[in-house]
Amino acid sequence: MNIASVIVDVPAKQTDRAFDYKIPGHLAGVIQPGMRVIVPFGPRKIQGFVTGLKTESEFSQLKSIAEPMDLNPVLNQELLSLGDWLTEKTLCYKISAYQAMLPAALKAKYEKKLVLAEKADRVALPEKVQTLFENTEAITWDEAVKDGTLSLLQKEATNGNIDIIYQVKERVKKKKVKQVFPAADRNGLAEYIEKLPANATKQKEVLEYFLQDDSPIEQKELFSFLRITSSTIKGLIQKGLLGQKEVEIYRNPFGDREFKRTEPLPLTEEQRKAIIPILNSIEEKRHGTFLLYGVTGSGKTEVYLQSIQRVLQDGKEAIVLVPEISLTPQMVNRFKGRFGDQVAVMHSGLSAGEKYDEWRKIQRKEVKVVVGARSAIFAPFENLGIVIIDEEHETSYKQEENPRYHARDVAIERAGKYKCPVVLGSATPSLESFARAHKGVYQLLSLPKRMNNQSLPSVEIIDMREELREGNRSMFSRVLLDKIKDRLEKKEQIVLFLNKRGHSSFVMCRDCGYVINCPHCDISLTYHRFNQQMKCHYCGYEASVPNTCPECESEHIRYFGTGTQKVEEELAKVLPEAKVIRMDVDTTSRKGSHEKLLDQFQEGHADILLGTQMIAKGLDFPNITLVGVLSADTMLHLPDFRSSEKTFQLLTQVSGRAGRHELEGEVIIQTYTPEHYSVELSGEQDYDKFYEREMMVRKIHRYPPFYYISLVTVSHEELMKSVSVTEKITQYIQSRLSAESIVLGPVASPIPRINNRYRYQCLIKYKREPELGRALKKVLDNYQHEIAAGGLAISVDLNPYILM
DNA sequence: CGAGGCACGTGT
DNA sequence: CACGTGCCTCGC
Repeated sequence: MNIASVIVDVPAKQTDRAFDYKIPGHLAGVIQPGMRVIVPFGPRKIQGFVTGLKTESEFSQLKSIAEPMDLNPVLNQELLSLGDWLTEKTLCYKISAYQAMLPAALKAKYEKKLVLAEKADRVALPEKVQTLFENTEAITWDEAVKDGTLSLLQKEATNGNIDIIYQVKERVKKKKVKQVFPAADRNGLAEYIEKLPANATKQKEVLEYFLQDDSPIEQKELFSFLRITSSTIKGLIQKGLLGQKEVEIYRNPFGDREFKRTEPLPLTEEQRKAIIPILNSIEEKRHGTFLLYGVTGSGKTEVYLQSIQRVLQDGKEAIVLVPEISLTPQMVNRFKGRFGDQVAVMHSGLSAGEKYDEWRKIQRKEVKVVVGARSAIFAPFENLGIVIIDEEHETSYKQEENPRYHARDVAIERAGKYKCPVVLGSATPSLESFARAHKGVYQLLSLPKRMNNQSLPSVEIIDMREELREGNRSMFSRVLLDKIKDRLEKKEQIVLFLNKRGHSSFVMCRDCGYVINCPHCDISLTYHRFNQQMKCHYCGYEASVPNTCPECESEHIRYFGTGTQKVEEELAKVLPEAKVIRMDVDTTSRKGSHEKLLDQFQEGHADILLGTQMIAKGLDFPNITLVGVLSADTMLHLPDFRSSEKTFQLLTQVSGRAGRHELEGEVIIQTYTPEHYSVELSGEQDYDKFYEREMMVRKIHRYPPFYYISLVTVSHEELMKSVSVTEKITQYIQSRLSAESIVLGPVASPIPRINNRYRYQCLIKYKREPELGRALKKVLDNYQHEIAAGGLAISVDLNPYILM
């Protein structure tokens, strides 16, 4: 086994296969599959993943592995083969698959440097080069480019006087602290204290401290505790009384926050019925996928917790996926509260270093449970006992860049190997999952009632057209405003929901109707009050609002569409006495601000919580008795076959925020399309009826779950090029598929231009096409050249969630 | 992806 | 015929 197969860190078609390397003698036995290594590749050195070991290679002139990057493999055998599976299912490169499974901190960084060659004769070099290397061993390539000496240096490089070296660097270092400990025993210390000169008070204090407690202590801590500096320690170290060592520590994103320990709650009869099949599956070591369908507040989390408990009893591990966890601190609390420090948390709010540390806790088997967002599905457990996906219908489980995987699919694949259950939980399951549950592919478990038999909040739908007709032009209907006032008086809390951040969604001239668009993208600019600028949410273009219409020079420029910022201003005008907390991407971007705002609200420092999507999930405050949805239609008219589903889910979820405890809850939904079934049925909170209606629509239009869909998006700077390439792709795909499949295209993408690139699409609807993957791969291969050159971009998404 | 090779073109 | 520019191919 002196040869290693290595997947190199070059995302390209030609390198998407294993390269063989010799394992040098001194690394024999060290190199194992799943390790990262540094290998020479062409003229440079790059990172690679060892995928296997062997004794022979077809290739005769093997190079040697330069050095290992890990002491232990970062990918176990199961994850390595999961990488193969991912590659096949999403048509991505192997290297992309591996990288997606690891924290970003493990992705290599490269640096190119210039150093004087050993044989170089310093004095014979051009003066300029001599001065460059006067005070330094090496200069980076970037530096050389910047001060324009590159061509000169390159010449010397060809002469052999300068070497170009390639370095692979780690992104994040393990965090270490210096610790101090006594090097002598108690008697030795005591003896020495006697001998110290009388004025050495500080040294004496230190030794006396260690006499009390001889365990190692962090140097910094000792400094502040005894009010000393490093010089005191230094003296004692020199005398051989103290020792110093570096210890690896974990960054702790949760600081010293304490989690109140909780005990398993007694289950209701319904919960018991739901959990039994899951427990059976765990005990019988049988893989199965369960759909836990339960209204908000029906106690799904307790079912998760007790299932995990059962898994831990067997010494196995659990993965819990939650949508963007930083958004649901309450959820983290529940898991940490039940399982304490056996829990690792992985979410986007953590820094790269913190994520890496959490990941290492899993790798070193220091935790048994991981709670995290999408990518936590790749947690390097080796004895997985259960996977739980909460809010199963959330679209954030689908990655929208390569590899375009869905965490649900990965979960089922992994659980299949470990013969353990997957539990999908939701109050409003995705149609796909619910349909599968009906077909018996998943096992349906229902929790139809709220705990403590609380009634669901009453929902009232307000037709905003009616309001307008009767002269109310404000964004609050009279009913909503009255109820807000009522709650303010009663000192109860209110949640207002609007699915749009910023101030206004577009800027329009009232005289000629001209809407100001982004010059690079075919999309309107959004007005941001903060700096009086209009911004493109796709390419980042910014411009100030013009004084006159660029089209007709009229001065009647107005802002249309309402965002959270504008609502906040309006609230201040109408209800100046109300204290409002606004929560959206803009107010929660700073680390920890999300939690801080929620805490403030919970502690009653505000009457109204106003926010976007992010307040729809997980909030569970007893004092909320009124939820207002300011505009239910914002999502409804998006060009997406799932827009009804998303609207229904969102409205139902938001409604669930009201009246979860003793106080009764009320929900007001304002809309311009009260007759739409997704609005109407969310008012009745009738998922089953919605499911039936929506399934009919999907069937007629041949969308999932009746058909699978795949989407090819082509983009190029030239419109005609995009169209013609898409045309060819469409024809080719059509020719490879059966007559039952539908290939639509070329059609312009719903956003036909982003960043000056024209975007065209080909949409494929099919029931069974085993050849489709191969055909799409062929397409990518065929255009590989033009893609690599950067002119053309083709994205292939098998089962897309966003059709834009 | 990034480098070196090489087929051209330009200027001497 | 030397050298620069852009495309192509190769990498174990």
